[in-house]
Amino acid sequence: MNVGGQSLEFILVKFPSLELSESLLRNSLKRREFVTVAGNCECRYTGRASSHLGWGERLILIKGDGSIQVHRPKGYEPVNWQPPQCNFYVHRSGGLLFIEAHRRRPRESLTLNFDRIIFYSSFKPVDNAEFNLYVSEEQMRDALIRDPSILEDGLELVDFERKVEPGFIDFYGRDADGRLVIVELKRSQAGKEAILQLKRYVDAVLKITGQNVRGVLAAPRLKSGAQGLLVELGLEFRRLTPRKCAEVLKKSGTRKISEFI
Amino acid sequence: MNVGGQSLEFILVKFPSLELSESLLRNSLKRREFVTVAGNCECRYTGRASSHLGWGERLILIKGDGSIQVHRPKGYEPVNWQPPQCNFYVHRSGGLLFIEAHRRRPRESLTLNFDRIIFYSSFKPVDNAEFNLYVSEEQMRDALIRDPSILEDGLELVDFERKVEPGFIDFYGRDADGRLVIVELKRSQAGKEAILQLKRYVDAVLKITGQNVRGVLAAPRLKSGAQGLLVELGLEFRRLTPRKCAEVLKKSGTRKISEFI
DNA sequence: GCCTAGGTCCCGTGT
DNA sequence: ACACGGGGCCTAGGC
Repeated sequence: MNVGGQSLEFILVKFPSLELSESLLRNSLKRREFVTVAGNCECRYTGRASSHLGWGERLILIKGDGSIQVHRPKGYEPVNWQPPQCNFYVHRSGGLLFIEAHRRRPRESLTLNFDRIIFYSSFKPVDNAEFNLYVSEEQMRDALIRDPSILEDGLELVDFERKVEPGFIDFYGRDADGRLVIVELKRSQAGKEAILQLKRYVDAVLKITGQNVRGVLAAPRLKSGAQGLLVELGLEFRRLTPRKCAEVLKKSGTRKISEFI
Repeated sequence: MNVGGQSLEFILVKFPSLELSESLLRNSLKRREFVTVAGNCECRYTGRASSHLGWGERLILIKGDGSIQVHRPKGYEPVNWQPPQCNFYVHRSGGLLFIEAHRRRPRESLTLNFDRIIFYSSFKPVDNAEFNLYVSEEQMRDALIRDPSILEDGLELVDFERKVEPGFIDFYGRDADGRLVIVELKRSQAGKEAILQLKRYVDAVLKITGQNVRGVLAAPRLKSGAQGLLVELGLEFRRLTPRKCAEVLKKSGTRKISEFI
């Protein structure tokens, strides 16, 4: 595609026969095109689990990376799918068109059989654009590293992504009074999971260093009901928003962010 | 659709102008049809996070339930999306076609602008089929309820989905020696999260009852490395497979299962 | 409305 | 290869 409006290996067919659909599919799969098929079908999946979906009209996407998804008329998520790197097999039998998508590791397969195709489309989209997402938890950590004072005056970085037994500590620092501070970051509101995660880190560091350790949960806000557990476990909460972090990143010279805040 | 091969409000257009695309879209959105659009576009999202995706050729699905997804040529997951119940706004400006999808709670919006449409399709799929999935964790719980002995001789049900402070206990029972048993089920291999989840329940029940409580993790297998934590926390592992559970369900009269094992 | 937990989660990253 | 944690996770079920 992308040839000034001129069709380049772009196929669009209304009500193709199963025979035609079969040959179009074989061709598109070989060329690793982006295939869109609407049709009346039945779906069976077996692998990590098993499923069956009776006859109905759906839209199927097959991408050049070997992923497939079956979309019903409602619902954000596909009803059946396979992640990239599947092997596809197409054949006709008993007046039906079969599409099979097989995967190893885990070993599983998805089989669709069609009795009617509503439309068939295939093309090779040209898409080399960069995708940027703001602000991830990782970027919040970067902001905190660049300016720990956004969390608390006098806070200083000692280390980040420090490995202790239960996992990785987002931010490991020292406060104005010289006490160790462990910070657990959450991009959105923090719940019990985050609190317990922080507690594990605090316990682990206490065990290793023997020193007094502060555990600080930094997030836009606490989920209601989490406050109790936090206090009970002797931990602290500090409000930290993605927006604030974005400002820090912008100020400290990271471009790209600027257009989005 | 579904009228013996006859087109009923089914539209398929190759290279529609932006003007035509706009009017087709307005119509389809009003009728809550399933829309498939391929075109060259730029995408901006803002809400729980923010993102920008430069120009490129993609496939967009808009469903009658108000969900939208933008698919790049690779990757199982859409690069941008909105879940069901969005409000859509379509307009043309500066030689571009804009599609906006807005959501409240959380407040967020996705905006696509196109400079070229490769194809446009809309139809109203007829799909009333039942979807059945085997074997879910819930079904494994049902099997364990019907025959607790599959986990351990003498085990008896006391309650299930019992609410304690941290959450819901899958299976709450009593062993041959009269001790309380808390079972955490996993349909696939269990890792640290499952162990910690179980530990929370055990602690909570211990606190409430003051009795000796056994914590049992039931899953097809443990992830390597999880064994240590399990032992450390004084918990037990029992192998339980979906297959075994399916057999119990089949024996105890649940149909449908039979075709999938 | 919030919270909790499951999912054929997917996916990136590290060991 | 496998384990671990994040995700704009989405979705279902309880309260």
